[in-house]
Amino acid sequence: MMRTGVLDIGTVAKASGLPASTLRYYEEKGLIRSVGRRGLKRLFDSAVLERLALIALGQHAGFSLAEIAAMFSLDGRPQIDRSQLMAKAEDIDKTIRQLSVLRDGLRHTAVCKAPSHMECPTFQRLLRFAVKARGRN
Amino acid sequence: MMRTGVLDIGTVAKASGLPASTLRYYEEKGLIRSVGRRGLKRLFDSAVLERLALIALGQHAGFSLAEIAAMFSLDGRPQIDRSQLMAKAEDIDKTIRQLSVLRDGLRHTAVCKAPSHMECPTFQRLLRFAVKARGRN
DNA sequence: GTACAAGTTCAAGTCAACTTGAGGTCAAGA
DNA sequence: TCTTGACCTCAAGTTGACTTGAACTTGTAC
Repeated sequence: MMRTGVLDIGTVAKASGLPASTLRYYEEKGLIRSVGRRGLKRLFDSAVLERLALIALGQHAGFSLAEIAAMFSLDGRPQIDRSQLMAKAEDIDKTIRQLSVLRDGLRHTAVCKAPSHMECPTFQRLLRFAVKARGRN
Repeated sequence: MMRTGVLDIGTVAKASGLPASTLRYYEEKGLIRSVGRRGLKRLFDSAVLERLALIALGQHAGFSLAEIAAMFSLDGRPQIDRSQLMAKAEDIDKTIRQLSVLRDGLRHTAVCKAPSHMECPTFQRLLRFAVKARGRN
């Protein structure tokens, strides 16, 4: 586990599905780190792939690159304090609950017989939830 | 329910928490509609507030304004087909599962005793999940 | 030893989602 | 009447997250 090969940017690009330009951009922003150079060419530790996966996960979760950088510091050391992490977890949890309602609302909408969504009681519940949810984000 | 007052942009702004500029922008993009003008001034039906809440919900869920516009057509009529809605719901469901893992990972990280996250088995599980998740987004 | 694919830097461009600013309109109150 | 204040339009600016392009360098293959 964690076989630490050394990869050039093209290999990382292929393995991660990200273009090399993005990898350079991430490095510039301090999200990933190259372990050195061979000539001009960057070399990455293969562990960068896990880090990239984590970044993708965070992005998918709706965090900005800056927030992600804060969440998982480069060296993997706690940098960020526990209460902040807990707060992030709470945020995510809230998002999950909202998404659940949205998902159910969409599913219902897909099978709803009412002539217009506005006349459908389930859709109206979604609306009421949306109204309540808004503001405490 | 659905007391259809007619509101000016400032009132909508106050009630929704969005700046008037955003409301104009949304109207331009076809996300909301004003019901008319009094002189130059836009008038909105108070139902726009529910629509704005729905837009906020969709945004929070990570959808672009264009996607949201497609999801909930202006007139509330089904415009978008059922299988597409179901697919959206599936996407959201996938996101929810990923977020759950992320949340648990963060929570664990907050209380973890290991000197560095990389040495913590729970964090490593998060990593493995992230690696698996990446690519099938 | 030379060609070439794969890198490199740095500046500029793009796209979504807004925001800001300049200059104009209008209804209501002092 | 005149001055606010709330609204208007339209063009340009901003931020985040990248992408693209031009010009340059290198390690490997022939």
